[in-house]
Amino acid sequence: MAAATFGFPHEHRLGKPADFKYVFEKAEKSADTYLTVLARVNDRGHARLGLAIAKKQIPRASARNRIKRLIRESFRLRQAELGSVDIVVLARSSARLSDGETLRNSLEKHWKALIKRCDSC
RNA sequence: GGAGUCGGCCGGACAGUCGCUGUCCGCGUUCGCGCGGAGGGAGGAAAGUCCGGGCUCCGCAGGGCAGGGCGCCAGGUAACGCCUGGGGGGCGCGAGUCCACGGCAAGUGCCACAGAAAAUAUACCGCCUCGUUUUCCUAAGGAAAGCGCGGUAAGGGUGAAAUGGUGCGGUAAGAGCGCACCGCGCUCCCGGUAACGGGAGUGGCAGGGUAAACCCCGCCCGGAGCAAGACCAAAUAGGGGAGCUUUUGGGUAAACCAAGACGUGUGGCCCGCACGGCUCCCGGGUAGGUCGCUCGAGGCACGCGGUGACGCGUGUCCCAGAUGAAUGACUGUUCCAGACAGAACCCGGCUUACAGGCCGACUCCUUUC
RNA sequence: GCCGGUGUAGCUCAGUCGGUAGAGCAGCACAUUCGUAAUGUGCGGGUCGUAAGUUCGAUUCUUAUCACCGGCU
Repeated sequence: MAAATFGFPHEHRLGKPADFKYVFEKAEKSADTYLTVLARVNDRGHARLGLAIAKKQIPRASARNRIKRLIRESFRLRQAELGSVDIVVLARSSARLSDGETLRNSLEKHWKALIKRCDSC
């Protein structure tokens, strides 16, 4: 059961353009200077994650990979608490210069805020 | 010991926990996949996309034109604008290093300003012979100044660049006018596969620069690119074909024409209005998916040939194939505290970025033996 | 990933057989007006994206590099 709680298989990702469109249409939003996090309730019984790290905001490929890994890792550890929602994380240009510790703290904040709001609605 | 040159290599290590993605084996399976185990999982530049190939589709008898590229010689290579060796020139005491290094004595163009003149030459100042006028000195004669016909390329001045350089002779003054040496052209001989080098003779010298100006000569090049291309293929609309249901009239014929019935929608219902054969198959094709997709001009070791790039032979190994896109996170130990940076069809190069470290060869200087 | 284009004054742009770079707007000063705007006259402002090379000489030619923009799903 532990593996199922912390794992990150393919069904837990947003793959198709339609999935992203679904979230962008009507989403709960939480943002700071590093990241913008969008969330919308789904009917799948688990959380799903989509990443939108723009080349325009983060020009270097190695930096984009680093940010995506940090977000996936944080999501993997917290997904059980998030419930049944689709999430899209967008990077902003200041994320390029920030270190891992800063981004992890930022993500923790966003998860908590979204859990609260999705429960209430 | 110090300073330096060249070549090659590395790009944190180890352990534990939680995750991601291919491959192989075993078991289960609702054939979608799931579980367990083993083993693999970014780079020297993966980058820039600047060259060259493979591969795929399109075009194509052959050749030429146009356009583009390359440019000392020889070799290597699948090919190259790359590499190796050699030649010539520049820089450095040296090890070495740098060079788009064919042709302007085929043609055309350009060379601002300055300068007399910027390229068939030419005479501004100057120098000199001769003629002539004036003035001066004691006559013959000479001197100075002006003007004129000429000679001259030594000197001045301009410029980035001025028609071989230096010296001696020579001359009215000068000049390859003559001579010596250097440079240049031509001829011959020798060495070298060649670029080129060396030597001898000969010509008095013909060539300003610019071809990353047009151009000439030699060689090379068809175009597009894995978002290439191939295959499977839902829903909806439309296309083609077959079969079938149905009232009346026209008609050889029930799908050719007209009217009606019937069905659907609107509406509480009727009239009315609008729309409409039904079923199956076929091909194109969108979403989506599969293949292309990694065994290759491959790595490593040894031997042989070659100065070398490289080639040949034998043995051995399988070493990323993702698709919102996989290598990470946390903890601990340790050291010199980790730079530049992330594969996307694949190779060979070039160029650019880069913390720090290791190895080898060689040069110069100083000191000691 | 692939293909193509552009960098010149504060802004928008010109600039060809290589010879010391311009226009409009903006800015400043003066004139005009009681004052402002408009108008007129004058002035300043450029490492020609960066670095090498070719040339006597480069915005222009060549190479490398940096930045920005666009197209292809």
